[in-house]
Amino acid sequence: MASVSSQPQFRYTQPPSKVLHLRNLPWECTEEELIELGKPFGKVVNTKCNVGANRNQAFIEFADLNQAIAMISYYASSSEPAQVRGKTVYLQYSNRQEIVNNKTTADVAGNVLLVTIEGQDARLVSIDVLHLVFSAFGFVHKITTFEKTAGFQALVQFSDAETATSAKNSLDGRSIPRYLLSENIAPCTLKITYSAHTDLSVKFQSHRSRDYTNPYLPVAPSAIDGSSQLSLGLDGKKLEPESNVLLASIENMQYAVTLDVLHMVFSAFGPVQKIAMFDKNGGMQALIQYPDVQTAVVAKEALEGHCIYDGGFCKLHLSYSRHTDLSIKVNNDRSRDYTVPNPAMANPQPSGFGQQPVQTMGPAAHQYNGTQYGPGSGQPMMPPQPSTGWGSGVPGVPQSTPVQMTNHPYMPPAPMPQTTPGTMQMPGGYGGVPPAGSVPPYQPNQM
DNA sequence: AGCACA
Repeated sequence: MASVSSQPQFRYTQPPSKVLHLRNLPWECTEEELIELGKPFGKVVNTKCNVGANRNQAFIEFADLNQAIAMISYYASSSEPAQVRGKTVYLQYSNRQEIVNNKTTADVAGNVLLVTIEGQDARLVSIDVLHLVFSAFGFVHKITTFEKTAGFQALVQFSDAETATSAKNSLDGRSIPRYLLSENIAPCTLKITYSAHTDLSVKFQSHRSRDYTNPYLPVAPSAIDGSSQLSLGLDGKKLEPESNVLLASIENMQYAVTLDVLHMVFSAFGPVQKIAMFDKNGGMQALIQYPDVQTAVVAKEALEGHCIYDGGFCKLHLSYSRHTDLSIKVNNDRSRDYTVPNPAMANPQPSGFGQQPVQTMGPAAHQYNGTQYGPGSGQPMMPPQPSTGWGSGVPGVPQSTPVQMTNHPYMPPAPMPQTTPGTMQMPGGYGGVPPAGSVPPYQPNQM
């Protein structure tokens, strides 16, 4: 259907409109700056910034057509171009007569951020990395990711607009730190606006969406039954599909590793629901069940290859099990279901649900907190105001607030290890403190 | 450097 019209799509002279189209604006140009620019010529009644793919265009609308004409004619003959922050901006009449829908989203602060991940390999950025990045600013409630024409995007939900704003201010326009991505991934830049959402709906824990406030949310089948693209992580090395159940094999088991020891070690990352130990190939293996995949992921990343005791003893090797719910038939020294009250414990708590039958748990868990899982010596903690870390080179690994389940019945308020999923590299063992109550026959040397 | 929308 050939166009009868001889008019090209864009004419070099638009018919006058009280709406002006601005382009070549500096990043994050504000409404105030637009008003400032237009004020000498009349009353700016509306604006819209962050327009276009690069979000460097804007519209301003004058109360009166003559005011728009005045501005255009002024700059048409001015020797000084219109400028914002010293950057030349180009003006023309908009092909529309009024600005619609300003101030609905993107400009009004909210607790949910719309994040566009730009870059060649944006799709390879995992939800875990996003979680890590945004957790530096506060507890991340939920994340959803999706593909749109704008590219790979995510919605990141914080508890309040203030937290979201601090994340936005610090991260918008920045690149995901290189050390969070594998080397062969091209830089990924974050472009962030506010979303109009206030509470995301996450139906499943999956590689596309996570609800960190609800560890009992079912895991999407696609996340378990390794549909291939989902199961390969950023680094491309996670070939096995993630699971909430970890299979631990213990190498060089010079000392007894009991159920309680395992429980203690793995509880540092979240509530352990069930453990089953068994012998295999002359060694010992155990299945450890968490309520959710991401806790298992965190635990696996932090613990893989590390030793329960100093000196290379009882080295853990972890993989994801295909189980999602262990069937514990009897509670004994080889298997236990921590989700049901232990009748053997004459220790009825109000709401026996989730109580730890192991007495040493509470205090012992602390031994596995904090610096022992920290990324080695001298790594600076990321302060709550994260602006420092993102400015230059290599910031400290962002320390997330308790990664998950702050309100989980199993967990005391802040016993999460200060670990960062997927990125930590621990130099040695646990720092020489053996689990209480199972002291191996050697003197742990404190580092 | 060239027109928006959840």
